[in-house]
Amino acid sequence: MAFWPSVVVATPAHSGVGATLTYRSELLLASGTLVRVPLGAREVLGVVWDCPTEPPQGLTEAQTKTVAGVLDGLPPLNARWRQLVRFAAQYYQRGLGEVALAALPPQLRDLDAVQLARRLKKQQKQQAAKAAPVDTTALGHDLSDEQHEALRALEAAQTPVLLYGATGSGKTEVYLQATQHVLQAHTEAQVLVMVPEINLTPQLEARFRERFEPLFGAGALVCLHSGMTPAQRLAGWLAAHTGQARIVLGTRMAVLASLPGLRLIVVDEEHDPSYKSQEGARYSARDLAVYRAKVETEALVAQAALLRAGALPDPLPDGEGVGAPRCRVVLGSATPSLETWHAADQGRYLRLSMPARIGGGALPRLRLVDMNHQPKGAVLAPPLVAAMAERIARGEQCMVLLNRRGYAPVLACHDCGWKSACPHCSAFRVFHKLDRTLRCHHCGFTERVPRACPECGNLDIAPVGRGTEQLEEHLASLLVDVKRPDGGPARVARMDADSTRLKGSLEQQLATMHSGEVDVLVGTQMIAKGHDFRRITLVAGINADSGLFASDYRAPERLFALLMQAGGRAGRDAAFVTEQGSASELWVQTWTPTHPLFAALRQHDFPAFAAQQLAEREGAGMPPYGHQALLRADARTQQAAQAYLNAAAQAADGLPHRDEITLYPAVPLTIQRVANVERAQLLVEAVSRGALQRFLNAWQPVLLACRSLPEARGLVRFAVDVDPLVI
DNA sequence: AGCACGCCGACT
DNA sequence: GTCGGCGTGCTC
Repeated sequence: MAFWPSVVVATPAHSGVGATLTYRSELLLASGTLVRVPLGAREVLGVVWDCPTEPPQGLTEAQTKTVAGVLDGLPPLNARWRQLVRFAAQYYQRGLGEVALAALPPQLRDLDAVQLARRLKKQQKQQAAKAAPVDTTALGHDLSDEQHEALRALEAAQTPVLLYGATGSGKTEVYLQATQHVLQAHTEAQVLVMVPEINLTPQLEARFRERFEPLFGAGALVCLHSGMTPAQRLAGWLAAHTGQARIVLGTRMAVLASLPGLRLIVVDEEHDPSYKSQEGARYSARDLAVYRAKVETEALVAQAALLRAGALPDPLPDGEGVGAPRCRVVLGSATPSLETWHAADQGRYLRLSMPARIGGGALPRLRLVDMNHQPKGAVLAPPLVAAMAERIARGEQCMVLLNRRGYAPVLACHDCGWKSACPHCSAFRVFHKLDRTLRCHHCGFTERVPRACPECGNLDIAPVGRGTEQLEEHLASLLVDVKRPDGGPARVARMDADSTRLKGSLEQQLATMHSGEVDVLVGTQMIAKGHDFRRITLVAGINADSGLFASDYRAPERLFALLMQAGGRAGRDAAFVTEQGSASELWVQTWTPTHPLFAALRQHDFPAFAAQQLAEREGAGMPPYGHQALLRADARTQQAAQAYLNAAAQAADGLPHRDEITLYPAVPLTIQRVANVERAQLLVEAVSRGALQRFLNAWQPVLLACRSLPEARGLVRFAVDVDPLVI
């Protein structure tokens, strides 16, 4: 007897290969089985999607090749995982195989069945050594009434939960206890915890390890993010897939990990844009988490129903007894995304509020500086500098935020007007003074700073504007006469992607901050996120509102979240603040002090801000009221990119649901050319998500066909971005 | 995405 | 005369 398994392989949607490829096999292969199959001249990893006994129609037997190997040491990827992948591929308009294979650790592609078996055996042995639960006494830290109520409500919730809690309100402790309850209630349960950035994993990992290693052993927690080595990622993925790992902590990629026992998903800082992937399949890990919890819950409910009907031979290994089992999903944030907030307004999500800070620290007072009334050309308003000096003299720390790396965003010649443009991009190269380079932040092109103007030879070339490097230098000079309580000079440090590039340097910089060695920390938004500095009592945002002038309609939302998060760094330790006798402050330098955002920020009133923003969005038919997608084209010329988009728009006429959507004209991206590739895009708008989806599905074959149009000659690639964050 | 096939410039 | 540039097209 022969079988004709349909297999998905890593071919992108724009390659034109159908969703699955049909092979031949002598064995019945369960759906979800990992296989190695011939593809063209090579042999690749694939996932069995289906395994019919009938040969496929429209394909002769000679056209089908035989499955080359079966990775039978591994349990097949289960139906819920496959459903998640199917949904993600279809919703985000990508190939099934592309999404499926991207969800597997890259190293799995290089292993055959024998190597995999060896690997698994080794891991089993290690696991046995780590297992041995040491301490089974509960480590239940005391919860505040607020935390206790949130925990109780989230465990009773029948919908996704929005945990809306101020920074420092103790959301993490709620996650920890929810995790503990789930893991102790079911011996096979697993919990997925997601954070937006790799930088934030170490501290959360430490808290989870400290809590759960004594209960479940050292192998019970694994991390999954792109900063790990290929071997570590494979090991982590295997542990999750086999159920050895009870807790998976990771970035957005972790949402696609195989987790057969998944019972709880935590999405921390759910508003963070990093959850939206910006290359490959552009999925939102937060939205997929919500979908995934729904799929898992449906499966658990169905299983429970079968059990009650006596249709299952064995009872569940253990369980909650009465009530429908669920896989819960918790979205946590102090400044939720407007999509999530709106869903809670509508009752689709359950909103749980935790307004109070643990330890009683008050939220910082807002000090708005109107830059229109400051000395011309001042980078830092004099009152802000004075306030910082005062804090330093009292032994308190300050944090200054500037969202621009390097010394200056542009280097310019005052004589001939030359500017440090990147030869490969339509952007300026940034002047980095420390290593005397001009660096393009878009394509990476780097050169040494020229001694003289490359155009006219003038020696008078000067930086224009300022970045963190310059701000650090500037602050050090402004504070040169300021003394700390111990009599030492004030110390300024800088933390950004440049200063933390080397391994271990992030930890080292955090340590100098914690030890109080540093008085003022200058940095990009990296310093605003998550890190818990006890002695900071003043946070300042410099030039923070520059984004508000851009056309990006999400700019206010992002700025509010950033400032709120940054402000949350201040005054976390009430005892410290009280002892110092001063309240913590959030200083914001702005050119538009009358923006309604600041009025809400002053009151720490996110609900008011959200209501105001949502009203604006509703009036304009913007998300979450309207739905959007982008068709993006990369080409060798801007003309070709736009011609492709316009042809695709033309060819959409007459497609089903065409009348339910609006297609806008093709426009170049803000940064039109990156690494010598011209970029353009076209906005698709729809009143309903369903209409948008149906239209995009109908459009997909048209997009493929338009590639070979003569006017699209020079097209490098196209991609659809569903629910884009930046338009 | 890979990888092959296929037709035009500078090398042993 | 070949090695190799990357444009075009296919992968069950």
